[in-house]
Amino acid sequence: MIRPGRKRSEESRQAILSAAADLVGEVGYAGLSIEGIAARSGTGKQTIYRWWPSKADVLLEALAAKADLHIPIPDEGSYPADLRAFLAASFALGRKPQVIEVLRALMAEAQINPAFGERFRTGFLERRREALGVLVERARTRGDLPPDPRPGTVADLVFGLIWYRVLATREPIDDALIDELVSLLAAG
Amino acid sequence: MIRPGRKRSEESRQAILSAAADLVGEVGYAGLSIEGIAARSGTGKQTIYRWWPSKADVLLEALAAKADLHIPIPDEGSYPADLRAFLAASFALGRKPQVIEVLRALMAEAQINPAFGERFRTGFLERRREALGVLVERARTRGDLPPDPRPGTVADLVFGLIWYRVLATREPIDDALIDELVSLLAAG
Amino acid sequence: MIRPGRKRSEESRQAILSAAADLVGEVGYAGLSIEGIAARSGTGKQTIYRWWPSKADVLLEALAAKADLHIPIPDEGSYPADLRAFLAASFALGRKPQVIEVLRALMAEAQINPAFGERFRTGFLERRREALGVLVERARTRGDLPPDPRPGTVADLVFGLIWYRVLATREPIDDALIDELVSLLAAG
Amino acid sequence: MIRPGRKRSEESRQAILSAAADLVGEVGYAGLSIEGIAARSGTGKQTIYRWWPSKADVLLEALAAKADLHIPIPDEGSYPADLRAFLAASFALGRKPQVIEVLRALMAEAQINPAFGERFRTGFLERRREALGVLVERARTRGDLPPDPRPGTVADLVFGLIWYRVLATREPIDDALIDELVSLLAAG
DNA sequence: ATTTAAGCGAGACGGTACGTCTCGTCTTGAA
DNA sequence: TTCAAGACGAGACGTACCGTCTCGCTTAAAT
Repeated sequence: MIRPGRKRSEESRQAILSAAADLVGEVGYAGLSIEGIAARSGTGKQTIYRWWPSKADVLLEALAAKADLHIPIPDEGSYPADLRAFLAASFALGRKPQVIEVLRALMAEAQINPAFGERFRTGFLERRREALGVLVERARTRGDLPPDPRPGTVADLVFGLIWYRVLATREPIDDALIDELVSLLAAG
Repeated sequence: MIRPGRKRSEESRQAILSAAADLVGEVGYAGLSIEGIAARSGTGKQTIYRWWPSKADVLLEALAAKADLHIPIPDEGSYPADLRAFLAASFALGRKPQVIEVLRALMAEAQINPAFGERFRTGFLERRREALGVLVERARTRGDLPPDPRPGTVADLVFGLIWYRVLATREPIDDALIDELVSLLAAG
Repeated sequence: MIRPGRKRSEESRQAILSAAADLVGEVGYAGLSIEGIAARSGTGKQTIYRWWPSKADVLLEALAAKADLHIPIPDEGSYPADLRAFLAASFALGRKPQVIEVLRALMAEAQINPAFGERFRTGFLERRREALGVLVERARTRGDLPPDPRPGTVADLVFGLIWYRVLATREPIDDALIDELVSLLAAG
Repeated sequence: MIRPGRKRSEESRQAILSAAADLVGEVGYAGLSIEGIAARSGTGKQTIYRWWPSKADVLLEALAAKADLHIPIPDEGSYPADLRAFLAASFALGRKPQVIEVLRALMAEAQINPAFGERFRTGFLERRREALGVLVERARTRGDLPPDPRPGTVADLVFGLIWYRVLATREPIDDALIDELVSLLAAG
């Protein structure tokens, strides 16, 4: 079952992704354009449109290629320890300025462009919720889980806090917050 | 010291605000344009540019004119009761579909357009934080406040939860969440 | 009955026409583009699209502005003399290389673009036929007209010869042809 | 000295020619594209580019394949009779709407694309001139030729008339024109 | 039989121009 | 001075084709 025709150029794909990453750093998300990415990467606009639906999708893939977006699912033996490790890893990601700058823009685009919103939600946001869900589920079977906030609420509080810091207050996320969150959510 | 010349037309101002509100409902924020607002409202583009810096600012004023964005600072006698009342009022706002649709767009624009971001933060987001701050301060003087989450963290958790629901999961905010939050944040 | 709003910029109009005339000489009709005209003239593309339906229409107006496309209707006293004067003037036009180069392109465009074809026919070709028609009609009232070729056929032969030389053989039109045509068409 | 390798596919050639002929009827010459011909004919673009330099060349060959472009060189015994027969055959060709539609486009392309212009002139236009030249030459040796219009002028007048009708007035060529032309050109 | 060299359908590629849209500014004449 | 109207320079949009370049295959002559 092989498709005929010339193969997709991996070289162009890389050129486009790194041009997008470079440009968003130079001109910002509002100043980023498909035309600009094509010019900087030495490719044609059609090549971009053929493989990505919007500049946000290019950027999301560029982010995945550049930053390590791997979601850790630690097993430290206890729910508080697991939660602490998960939070530390998540907060660390949010401390790379180029990364959060792009995440900000993608979350914004997700509000404005419904189709990208759907992709961003299922391909990025929900994966992180699920990772946290694994920790909570493990704690539940271990009998380690406090009854109080429902599992879904735990995720809402954790990710809500992170995103609110990123989007609204724009303050860096300090480590003292981890302690507060862990004692709030994991302490019976 | 009255300057000569024609006065600002209140009629045009109203026409622009309601045209903006109508259009954003019809074509969405991405499809909204200054040109479209001018055409719909029967005004000139210059009249809009003279009084508002961007379409987001028009929309923010239109929202303030339409929805009651008043922030209640209840005094119910105890911190848990105050918090519950504040949360109930805040969540109620988030249940009006047209309102959250616009708030979503404004929060998005705030990420992309730094100048509007500054205005949105100081003129909208921080006012709500301050209102919550009043409740917390009152509880502190009353000796009603649990020591655990710092006041700033309380605000981050409350508003983080609301905005995360609005922006990321897009799920309506159910009342059971209020109980969870109150018992989590106000219960010693 | 005056229209509101800014007036059309005569400066831009002139810049566009002369940019078009210059460019067609440099890159040929096939290489001419609206985008190129806009860039060369220092105007926006929309300004061109606002006033002309196609690059051919710009060129037609540029030609009219540059070359003297005035059609002489001589009165030399006799049909042969009138005809000779008309032919001399028409042939003279066809000897300016830049002019015939553009006319060639416009006649070509008229075949390919039906809407421009209609404009070119009524605004250019038929006016010349009518001018010749005046001579013939005058000869008829004077009793000077040979019965043989119908008036319409005279025009077809005269303009057919000119255009065929321009489009097909691309040979310059020599003066000896005038004598042949006059003796053929005016000699009883 | 036969080269190895696969032979040119006659099937593809036919498919391309008839796709071109069909498409030009459906979308017009301006809407015709190599890409469209390839898609309609079920061939690859490269196959077209391998054998024809431009869409006009495809169309010229398609026309030759479909319409009988044979040029008659009648021998009716006298110059007037020969001329009449030649004109009748030539005018007949111009009465097939699909044929003249394509000829119009090819003549247009010949103005815009110099390389095709050269091919069209030597491969199409001049052949017709030469056929008429044979008649004139025969008349000259027979002593049948009026001295008045030079042989070249005769061709210019005949073909000029036909092409002018096709390109400029777009009126059908009626039979009365044949009588006028014959009496004009062949009558001493 | 194997090698070599086209030709083939398919389709990705770097480009270029299209015609449209909206931006934010400027100009006009009336209010 | 503001207003409605609307032209202006600018520039990105997403699309359509251009002509070229793989790609795996088929076909056929030469080895």
